[in-house]
Amino acid sequence: MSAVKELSVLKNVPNDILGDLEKMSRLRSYNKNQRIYSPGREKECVGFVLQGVLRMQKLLYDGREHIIGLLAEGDMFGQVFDGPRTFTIEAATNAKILEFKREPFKELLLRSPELEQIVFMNVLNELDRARDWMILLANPRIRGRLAGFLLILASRFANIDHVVRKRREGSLDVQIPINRLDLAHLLGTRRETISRAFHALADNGHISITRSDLIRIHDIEVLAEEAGIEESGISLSLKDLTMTGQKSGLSGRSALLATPGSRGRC
Amino acid sequence: MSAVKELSVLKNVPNDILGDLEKMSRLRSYNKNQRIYSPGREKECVGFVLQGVLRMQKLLYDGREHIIGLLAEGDMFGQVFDGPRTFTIEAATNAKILEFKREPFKELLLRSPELEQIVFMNVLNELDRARDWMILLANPRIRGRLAGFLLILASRFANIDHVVRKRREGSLDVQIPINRLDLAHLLGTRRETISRAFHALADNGHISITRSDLIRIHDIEVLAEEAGIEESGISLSLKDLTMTGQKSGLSGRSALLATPGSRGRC
DNA sequence: CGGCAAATTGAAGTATTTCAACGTCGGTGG
DNA sequence: CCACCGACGTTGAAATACTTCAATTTGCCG
Repeated sequence: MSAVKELSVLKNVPNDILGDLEKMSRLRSYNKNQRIYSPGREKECVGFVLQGVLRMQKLLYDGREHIIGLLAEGDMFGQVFDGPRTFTIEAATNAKILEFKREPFKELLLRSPELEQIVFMNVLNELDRARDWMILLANPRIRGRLAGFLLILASRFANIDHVVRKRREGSLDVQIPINRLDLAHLLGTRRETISRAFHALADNGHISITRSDLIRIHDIEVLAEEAGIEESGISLSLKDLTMTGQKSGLSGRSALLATPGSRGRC
Repeated sequence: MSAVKELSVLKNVPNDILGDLEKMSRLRSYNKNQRIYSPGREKECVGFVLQGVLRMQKLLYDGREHIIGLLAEGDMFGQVFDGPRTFTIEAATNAKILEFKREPFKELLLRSPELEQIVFMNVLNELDRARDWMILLANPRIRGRLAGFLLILASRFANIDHVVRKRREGSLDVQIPINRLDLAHLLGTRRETISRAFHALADNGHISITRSDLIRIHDIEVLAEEAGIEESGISLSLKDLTMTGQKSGLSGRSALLATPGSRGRC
């Protein structure tokens, strides 16, 4: 099967467009920690993740980079429209990417509303996720933030790239795709505190640390409580996790939040 | 002048489309703390802020609401596409809104690529801002987060709705549009800590507290340092602030971040 | 095995949370 | 008009959590 057709996010795109996409696509493989994309004038392009996990980082004033998100199978990255959105993309694990040059891709967008909608949906998803991060980061306790991070990882990356493996009795193995220092930056704290938080969760019996980057979650509900997300909200989308069938790449939504009661006027 | 034409974000939309927009628009005024939008099946609509500041809040599992952003003149809100993006919009100050019913608005989108692009750009902007919040929230010290918050307020809301007033000698008066409790949630801490952080900044001479919701920033550069944003990054966009001409609503970008050096391969 | 990077642990100093109390402002009803 | 109330902001003090600096361990690779 062609690389373009492997991408389930593109399944609604008409065949002629898919053909054009196919022709202009380049399949690339990256090793862990290789840089995939830097903001720069030359060689602008967009890409879809086929396999692996990428980290998206913002370049700060002083040259440091700050992780602001993770990308997985089906996610899109790169600048379709102009604007100073300045971040780096790097492979957090070995990864396969489908790349397109920006300009011809943009032209295709004009010809295919389906493709355009996929791009749009991708941005909306990113926005949702960024807001989930915000709420996670607003947790005043680091242990809570870490618990929330594990839950996001577990729910969003379920059945993707072996990040999450389900086990018999409702426990989950989660592969942490970034190191402690990056995780510390992401969660707004220090290496040492992250380390202590992991071990505190382990001492409470909520998780076990098989290896520094391999965590077993014993009870999702309990961990959700630790994260300040008592029952109702997350449990639904997480029960999917511990039980059976999975969702596809685009649909792994908003783990931290409940569905609302409604009473709008507008 | 018609309400639709007042909106400078719509200036690139062709006249016939503007006319249609005009016909389906409703101008509404809201008082401070009035609810503008709740997620709900009935009466879905989209809106543009004409005047005032709105707060956007996510409804959490337990009924609490968590602020995840502020909207001002030119910003759009509401769901153009489906999806469980569940938040509430409330007036943080008295506000004027231009409202459209969702379905007819969507149809217009299909007819006008210009309008569509405006909507898209709005989402991209929101995404950028959400990421700025993430970086702000990743500051391990509350005082730093508060300083960052004040800077975001100052840069993004410059010359909008009297949120920011410039004074002679490079100092700024900023009107805080949310109360301490909401600000505490937004910054991931408690009322008391926010209060202490304000007074700590005042004791350092970085700000003065004219009234609990009226802050004078004495030196933006110094405050930026406090926020962990030393010089280069923010100072450019902030110098605009303390000096002369202003940018329009859509362009107030990424205050926290620098322009990158580039070296991408892609 | 040596060397390096990442993770962990300890201990002291600081910052934040928590609980409790108090002050202030604006509105409401007597 | 004034007393009272409730919402909001502020302050204090003790308990807790986090940061910081320093040292040690672990795992990996040549």
